[in-house]
Amino acid sequence: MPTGDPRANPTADPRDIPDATVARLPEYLHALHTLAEAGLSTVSSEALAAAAGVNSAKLRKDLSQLGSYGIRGVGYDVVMLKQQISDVLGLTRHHSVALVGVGHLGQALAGYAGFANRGFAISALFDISSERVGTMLGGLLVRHLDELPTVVAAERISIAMITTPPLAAQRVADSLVKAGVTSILNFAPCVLDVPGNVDVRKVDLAVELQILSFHEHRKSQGLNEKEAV
Amino acid sequence: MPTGDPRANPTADPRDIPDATVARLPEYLHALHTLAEAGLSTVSSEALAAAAGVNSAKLRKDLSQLGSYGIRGVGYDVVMLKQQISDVLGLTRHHSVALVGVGHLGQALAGYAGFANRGFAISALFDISSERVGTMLGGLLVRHLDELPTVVAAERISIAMITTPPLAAQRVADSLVKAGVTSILNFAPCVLDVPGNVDVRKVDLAVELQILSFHEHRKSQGLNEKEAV
DNA sequence: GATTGTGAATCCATTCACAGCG
DNA sequence: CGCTGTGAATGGATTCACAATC
Repeated sequence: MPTGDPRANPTADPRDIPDATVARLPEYLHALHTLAEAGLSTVSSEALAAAAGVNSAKLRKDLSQLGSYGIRGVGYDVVMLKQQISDVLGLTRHHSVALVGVGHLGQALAGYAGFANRGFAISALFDISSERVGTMLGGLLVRHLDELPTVVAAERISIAMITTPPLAAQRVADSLVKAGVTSILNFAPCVLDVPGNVDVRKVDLAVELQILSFHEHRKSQGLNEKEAV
Repeated sequence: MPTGDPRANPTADPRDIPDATVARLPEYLHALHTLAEAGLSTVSSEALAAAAGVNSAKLRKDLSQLGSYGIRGVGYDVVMLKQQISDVLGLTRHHSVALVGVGHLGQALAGYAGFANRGFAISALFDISSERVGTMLGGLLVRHLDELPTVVAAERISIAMITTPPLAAQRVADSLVKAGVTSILNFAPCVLDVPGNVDVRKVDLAVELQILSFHEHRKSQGLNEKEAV
């Protein structure tokens, strides 16, 4: 790590936060929101960990990654910690999100309150079906995919969700990348090929069920043997 | 390896397959389906890994976990490998799935073709809203939550999806567990408290966006410094 | 010759346990 | 004394690299 680089930084070290930690920060943030609403002003690692569903050692290690200062003997300041995590996650910047593919799932996501609540606004919808293009959905016009480049540029969109059928997904991804999108949340069950500077996260609902199926299978076999889990 | 007969056997060791491997098996299975449709009868670890979006060493290690026999110098038999993975995942058994919470997201999932395609049938819908209870959705009646215990028992449902608001989710989970459900896919943004024999997987869409937001943030900061990845 | 299966090496994540501090 | 922050220990997962096998 040859970063001969000063620390004139807000909060903490920039990019060397482990992925596993990053994936949990949103959970901590959410728990902190709940605690703040309940009126708590400080919280111990033990209590926050319980609220987020992890153990306290892991929580403390995670928070130490972002240089957060709790107070020994007391705990963490709820408001300050919220602010700090929001900063690290980049949630203080506003993020406009595009959604491509206005089928059942796309419609549900377009109307999902959970996004707006947590700092994301879907600000453009795209599809290719002539039945859907031109209709309104959750206050937004469904546009034709052809308009994607101009709209993405105009609205400075850097994050997109793909909820198209799998066969269309790669083409859509190519188009998004060319338009300047650098983060993609892919709901289509297929592998996307994108340049190295583009982050893709995949959510595959059938895969989740299949993983659960494995555990069901395992449990039902386990009946024969007296192994407790 | 005390396996006498490679094919008449229930493949391999039961429960000591690493979680990380289990999470990838569905991806391999999906890739194999695609390859099978394309008419391939054998596939190398290199090609299958590419189709599944992983590297070949990982793929081979994963497959070796389930005792799978490829053929050195040739590759894997597509049909046999599909069968083997399906067995391990317990997909040869039929799984009936309950869905609780017929809001936007629930409606979308109830109509999601991707489940049926891959071996899961949603066979019961529940809600508490009097506006929704009694309506039909995707050929299924939306039932009141009160009917959950009897229906879950009658249909032998062991897997459920929760797509309710977060405040209702714990109560629903309790009810599911009491009715005999042992695997839950939770879309509500909250931590569920369940007995140790129940598996919960959580899908939080806002969390996915927040993780992407972090990477956006990181990338935009990275513009200042010329650090290579 | 090609490709699998796998020990060994490496990397990353979690947990432990306690020193350090309020 | 209580609780955080963290080095050290442990445990998994990934990658390497090559011997075994077809």
